[in-house]
Amino acid sequence: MSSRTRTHGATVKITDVAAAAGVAPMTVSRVLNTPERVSEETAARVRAAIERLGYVPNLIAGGLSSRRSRMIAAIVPTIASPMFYAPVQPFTDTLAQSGYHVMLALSGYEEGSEDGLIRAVLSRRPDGLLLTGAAHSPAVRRLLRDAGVPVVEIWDATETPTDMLVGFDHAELGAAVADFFAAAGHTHFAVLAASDPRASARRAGFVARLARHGGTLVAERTLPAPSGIEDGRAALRDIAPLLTRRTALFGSSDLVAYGAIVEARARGIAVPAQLAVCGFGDFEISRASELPFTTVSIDGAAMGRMAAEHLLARIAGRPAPPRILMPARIIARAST
Amino acid sequence: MSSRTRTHGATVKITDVAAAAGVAPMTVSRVLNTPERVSEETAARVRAAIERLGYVPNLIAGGLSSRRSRMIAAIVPTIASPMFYAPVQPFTDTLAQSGYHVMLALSGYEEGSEDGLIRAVLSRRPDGLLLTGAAHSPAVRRLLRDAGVPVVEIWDATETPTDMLVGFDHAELGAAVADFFAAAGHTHFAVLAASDPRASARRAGFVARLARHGGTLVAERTLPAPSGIEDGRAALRDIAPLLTRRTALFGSSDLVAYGAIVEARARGIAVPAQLAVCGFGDFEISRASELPFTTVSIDGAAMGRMAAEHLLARIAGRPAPPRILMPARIIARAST
DNA sequence: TTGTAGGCGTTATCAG
DNA sequence: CTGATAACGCCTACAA
Repeated sequence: MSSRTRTHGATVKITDVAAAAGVAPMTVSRVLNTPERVSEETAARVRAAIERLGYVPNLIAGGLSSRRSRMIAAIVPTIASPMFYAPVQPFTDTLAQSGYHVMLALSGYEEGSEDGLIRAVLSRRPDGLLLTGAAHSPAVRRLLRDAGVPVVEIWDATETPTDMLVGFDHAELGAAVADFFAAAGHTHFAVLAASDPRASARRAGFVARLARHGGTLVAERTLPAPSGIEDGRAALRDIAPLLTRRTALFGSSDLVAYGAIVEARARGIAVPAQLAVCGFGDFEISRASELPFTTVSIDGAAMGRMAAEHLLARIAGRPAPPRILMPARIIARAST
Repeated sequence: MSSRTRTHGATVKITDVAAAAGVAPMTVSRVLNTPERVSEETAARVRAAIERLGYVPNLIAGGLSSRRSRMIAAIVPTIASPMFYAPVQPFTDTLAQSGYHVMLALSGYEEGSEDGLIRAVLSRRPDGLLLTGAAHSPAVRRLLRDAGVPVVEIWDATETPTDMLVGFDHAELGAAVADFFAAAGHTHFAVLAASDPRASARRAGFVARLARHGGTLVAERTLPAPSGIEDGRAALRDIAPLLTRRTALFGSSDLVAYGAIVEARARGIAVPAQLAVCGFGDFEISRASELPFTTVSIDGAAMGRMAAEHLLARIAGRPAPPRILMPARIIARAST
């Protein structure tokens, strides 16, 4: 209706609103950011002007002036896996409630690219940072420290977080799976793990604990990261000849485990009679597929929520715990 | 503790680098943005200073000054589905190659929240916008037009895109599935569709075309959005009593289709002998599950890439096609 | 090829 | 409760 004034690309700014409402720009700013410090009367007049002119505040200018971007950056390897997208939504929602936007950056799994990505991200001056994993180059750690931004690392559980951490111990978790299998009387084992650091840690913990139990490692394969159903199928096809005795297999994700199960059954290898399988992640497929299978459940959503809360606390100057370990538990289903 | 020091002058800025390198700030800016306009000699000196001081440019300040944020916003209902995350990675990668960052905003499926979300996003002054779907309120369309930002809509195929569009016709696609089933001799049909606009359009197209073929619609169910494997299983449980004759079922996503297949087989309903199933999306599970199933394949990655390219073209002032329809094809597998 | 002047739109700060 | 002024850090435009 009243858009004729805007056909020249002239965007409405705070001074336009101020003029229209008969107040100073600063008052408009207050109506937007600290309405409790403005009389209801003036605020109403200003809001009417904002509405009438279709004013959209410029957060770039505001950010430059206030030195707060009201933005949090999250660096995640990929969103093409429930593992990583599970924390994102709660993280985003929690921050949105406090007026923060989330900028999601996908890092992939390649080494060495992290430095450039973090630099790029920091150039937008985020008020906080979420990182996936806790293994960073000294250069990155220095960059982060110099920036003085609150940082929360998720998924991993190093002893020396950069700042804050919400994760769990993957090696210990792998060991727990080995214990679980051993307690069920298994003596022969196999493991299929993606090549990313966390899957590798789970595998290492699994293998190390097997040794203690005197178990035999029949097969061990490294899969691409991120790995999917077909990687699991292919790997099982590969190791099938080695499965001459009853074997317990640990897959680095539920997709891998599902692929292994599908391929095993297709080849007449009975699950769990000849091959017991445990996955990781408690994705929907682990409970809803034809053969619901055993997996390790971790609460990704809670991890995302806590990460957001800790960042908000730190931003507000409130104390936040430096290191939180999340529980993980094995959910036994029909595959073991 | 050190989170305050950043804003107390501890940050290295362009003037610090300039002083250290013995040049004017503008020269530093040029080294960063248009290196071809600086002599190699000075550039080297400046780069050394940047390195030494650990300078990270402030894109907030740069954006305010240049009126270009070098940022593109993408609004997506959810990333918890291959449907929506498939285009995101290529979109992000393509833009990254031209120096643009992507800000991902999750809108959910609720009506009416779009207005506020787009307002929030526009307040960061993105240089371009990706929207999922093409049905927007008049208020939103006005907001977008006033902002003067290049916009690309994906997934949908309205006749009147806001600006540019890369999508396909869901109703037509549903009709094609009906044709496919009819050509195979089917006379009785069922459809399970999520409640989102695109799934609804596919269903409507499917149902309308059935009528033309004189087919009988045995069952029709609306599922939550986004719907998963368990929704498909539950829906099939619900309609199982109605499947007294051979029926052809269309699911609004491969997860729904997979759930239907799993539940059908669990109940002794043979697939495809008694129940033929077609899904949508060509997710990995459609080809890697125990019974590879028929689905509709659409190239989500290509959609993301094209969306990015068109935005880049528009930003650069080059022409870009207003409306591109992507091909979709039915991939027949063992479920039909 | 390099430098200077001025402003981008908003908010912190201090006054009234 | 409201206003005036001066940054915020960088880049456009022009000049040398």
